[in-house]
Order: sequence, then C-alpha cells, then structure tokens
Amino acid sequence: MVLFQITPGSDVPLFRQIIDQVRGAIAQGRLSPGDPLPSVRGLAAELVVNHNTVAKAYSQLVRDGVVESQQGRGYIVASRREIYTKTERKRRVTALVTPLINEAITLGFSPEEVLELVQRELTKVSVDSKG
Amino acid sequence: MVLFQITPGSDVPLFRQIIDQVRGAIAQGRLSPGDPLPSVRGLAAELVVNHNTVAKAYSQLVRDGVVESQQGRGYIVASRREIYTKTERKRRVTALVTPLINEAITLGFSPEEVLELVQRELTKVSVDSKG
Amino acid sequence: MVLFQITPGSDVPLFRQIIDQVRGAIAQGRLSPGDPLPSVRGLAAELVVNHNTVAKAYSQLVRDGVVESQQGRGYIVASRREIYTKTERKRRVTALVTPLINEAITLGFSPEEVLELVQRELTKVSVDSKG
Amino acid sequence: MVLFQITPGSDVPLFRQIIDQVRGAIAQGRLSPGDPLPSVRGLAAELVVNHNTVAKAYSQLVRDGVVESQQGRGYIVASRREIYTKTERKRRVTALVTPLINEAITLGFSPEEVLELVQRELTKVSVDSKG
DNA sequence: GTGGTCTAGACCACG
DNA sequence: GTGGTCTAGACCACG
Repeated sequence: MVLFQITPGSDVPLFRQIIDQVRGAIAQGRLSPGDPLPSVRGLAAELVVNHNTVAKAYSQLVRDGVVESQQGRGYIVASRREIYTKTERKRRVTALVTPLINEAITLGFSPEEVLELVQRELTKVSVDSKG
Repeated sequence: MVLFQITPGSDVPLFRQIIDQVRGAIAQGRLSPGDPLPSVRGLAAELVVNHNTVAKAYSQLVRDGVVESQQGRGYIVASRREIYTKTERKRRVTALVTPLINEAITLGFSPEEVLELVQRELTKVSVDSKG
Repeated sequence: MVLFQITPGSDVPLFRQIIDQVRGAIAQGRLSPGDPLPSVRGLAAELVVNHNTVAKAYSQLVRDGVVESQQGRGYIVASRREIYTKTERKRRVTALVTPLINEAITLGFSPEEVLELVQRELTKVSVDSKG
Repeated sequence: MVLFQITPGSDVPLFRQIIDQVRGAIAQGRLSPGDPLPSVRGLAAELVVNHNTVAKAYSQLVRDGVVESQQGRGYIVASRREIYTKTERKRRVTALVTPLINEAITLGFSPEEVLELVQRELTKVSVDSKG
C-alpha cells in the first residue's frame, strides 16, 4: 500500500500536499506516535519531487509538533503533545471552517448537506488517532 | 457595524479575504439578493487596499454567480441560481473539507469535537440564504 | 506558425482576445489536453502586452475549467470536464447567438446566409475537441 | 405589444441593448423601411433611461445605415441600402461568429448542437426583413 | 524560471 | 460617480 499520494497537477503546492498526507495518515491511524516517516530522499525519489520540497514539509510538521527529528536518524511521528493552547488550536480550525461554510452555503448547499459532507469525511478518521 | 473586515498580515490573499467576507455576509443573511455591495473604490479606500484588488474579488464573485454587475450603478447580490453542476460543487466543497479535518485531528481534536465546531458555525447561517 | 494573434486597436479587450485565441486553438485541435500553454511572461513579451493581462486571461480560463495551472511549471490545456449546468452553458451561448443574428440580418444577410457562415466556420472545428 | 425591452441589470450597456432591440425588431419584421421609430424622449421615458442614452443608440444606428434621421421629425427605419461592402459585412459577422463557436465548443457543445441553437434562433427572424 | 499578488496610477466607457 | 482595462514595476512563493 502506498502511504502518501500527491497530485502534481493540483494548485495546492507540493510541500503542502505532503504535509496534508502525513497529517491524514496520522489522523487515520496509519501512522502512530513513534513510527518512522520515510526518509527525505527516499520519499522524494518515490514521489518524484525535489528533496528540498520534502524537507520543507517535514520541517513545518516539526514546527507544528506533529513529527520529531531524530538527529541524523530521520523523523518519527511525535507523541501527542499540545504545543498550541486550546484557544490557538480552535482559532486555527475555525479559520478553516468559516470559509468552508461560506463557500458551501453560497454554492447552494443547505446547512444539513454541509454537515453531512463533513460527517462522511470524518468516518475515514481513526478513533485511535485522538489519543 | 462594519460589513467587511480583512487581516492585512495574513497568508490568505487580500482579494480572497474579500471574497470570503462577501460570501459570509450573504450566508449569514446580512446581505440579501438585490442588496448593493459597497462601491469598488469606496471599499478599497475603507480597507486601505488598491481598487484593483477589490475589483478582482468582485469580478470573481460575478463569475461564480454570487453577485451581479449593474453597469454604472455598482454591484448587487445576485438572486440565487445554480451555475455549477452537482459534481463541480461537491468537488469545491470537499477540497476544503479534507484539509480541515486533517488539520483538526492532528491538532488533537476528536471527530466529535470537529463536528461540534462545524455545527456551531452553521448556526450563524441564515435560513433564508439557502436554496 | 504563430499560435495566438491579437489586434491592439480593437474594441475587444486584450485579455478577452487572448481567451478567445486559446479557446479557438483548442476548438480547432491545435492545442490538445495536456499541451502546455506559452508561459505568462513569454506570451506577454511576444504579444507586447503586460504580463498581468495574460495572467488575467489564463486565470479566467482556469476558472472555466478550460486550462489548468501546474505550479511552477506553467499552464496546460485541461482534459475536458463539464463544470457548468446545461442551463448555464446554454445561457452563455445564446447570449452570443442573439446579437450575432440581429447584426447579420440588419446588415442584409438572409437567414440562409447566416447559417452558411456559421457552418463554414464550424468546419474548422476539430472532431477531437468535442465531447 | 411592447416594441422594445431592456434589461437594466445586464452587463450589456443600455445603449447597445437599444441598438440590439431596434435591429431585432427590423430583423423580425415588426419594423419595416419607412416606419417611424419612437421619439428619443418618448422612448427614454418608456424605458426609464437617460435620453442621451437613446440618442446615442439612434445615432449609431444612423451611422450604420439602419435608420434615418428626418431632421426635426424624428427617425424612421431606413430603406435597405448597403453602406458596407460585402467584404466588410462578412468581416463584421464573422467577428461575432468565431468567438461564439470557440466558446460553445470549449463549453462542450458539439458542432451539430451549435448549428441547432443558431437555427432555432433564426426561426424568429422574418423572411420579409431581408428584402 | 515558473506563476501569484499587489500597488500606483492612468485612461476610458457608461449614464 | 460608477466600473473596466491596462501598464509598469515590485516582491514573494514554489521548485
């Protein structure tokens, strides 16, 4: 099974797609705290992207406390620790929720349909990941 | 009351913030079909941005069928009509849902908490704004 | 062979002429899905217009699903997908048909002649470009 | 029966809509050579537009040989006389046909569908108008 | 080297 | 007074 998949044709930057894939893998429980991430160069080769792009993605994940650098021995999934305050975390999520709702409603979806869409996507999430 | 607010320092482009503000005002029923939008130059002055930036935001909203241009008399909120196929509308919304969930879960929120956050934001939506 | 040609003196805006040229090249099969478009700055230099003008044309084509942006690697012709409802697509075409007919008839053309003119132009369309 | 109808909310300028309506009335035989047009001020009042707007439309129609000014006694539909060469008339119509086809084809219509749409609109045209 | 965003400012069209 | 288009030029993001 392939762990990460990117779409080079998308308008989402490659490094952000990689970040998203790592977050997604953790959210879905395919990666757990302590698990090693693919090496920077290995993943770069596999995805056929520049290794700087992978490095950039990993370093942002480190900055956000999602993964940890094991100096010289690669990266692992961080044990969950909250580096952001509750307020900050809520702010970050709300910053994504609001535009989603505004777009959906003005596209003609009803509130119920929006909720349904979110719910359906949430079923893909592993319950274990929230540990 | 101020209708639109933007954050100049944000990584979200100014014109996109304006688009979101307009969509939000409509979704929340603060603006209804037929209501005039602030004039391009007037809003530009108020937000302290270039008029081209406001013009860009407005013209994208026109292309999405959300507002209408009234030659020489400015812009108004369009009456609701669906111009995109169901597939396209779903594609657009899903593109916003997935990263939201990945971010939220890896920040430590449970699926239930995510749903709650979405639900709370949805209560701000006007009943009139939908279909 | 020159791919795109514009008429600077025309009353049709430059960015709209560029849009039409791209659409024409696709309709006639001179550009196929996956083919790269000229770079924004390159085309701007060739047509002796500002790069913003080309960027505006390209971004509207993206919004119409006709071309795609490939981050850092420029634009390509999109594979065909329909994003607009049948109603919207008809509305757009009809908006162009009516004035054409009124102009043609009052210029002295008979309905048959108008049809002939349209038919002749349609022979330039590539069979591959449809459906 | 109302002779002319305009849509103030459209993005087509009012004076151009009036031109189009007059041309349409002639094309459909509701107005014939020698028939008087509504007075500038009368039509302005009826359409609730500035009389300068109507005057501008009429003067462009005069320039194109479609109507004639009867100094002080208003305007009448001109007897058909060709003020443009065959080449020029073809150039004008083709300038409208090409973008129509390019738009239609890249929106996903087949050449046959385009032809059909044009044909359907042409059925509204009176045969007498081509005299 | 690719595109994306933004500003400052001009000039024009419409009404 | 309203918006539409365009240029010149800057600065940044991505790879």
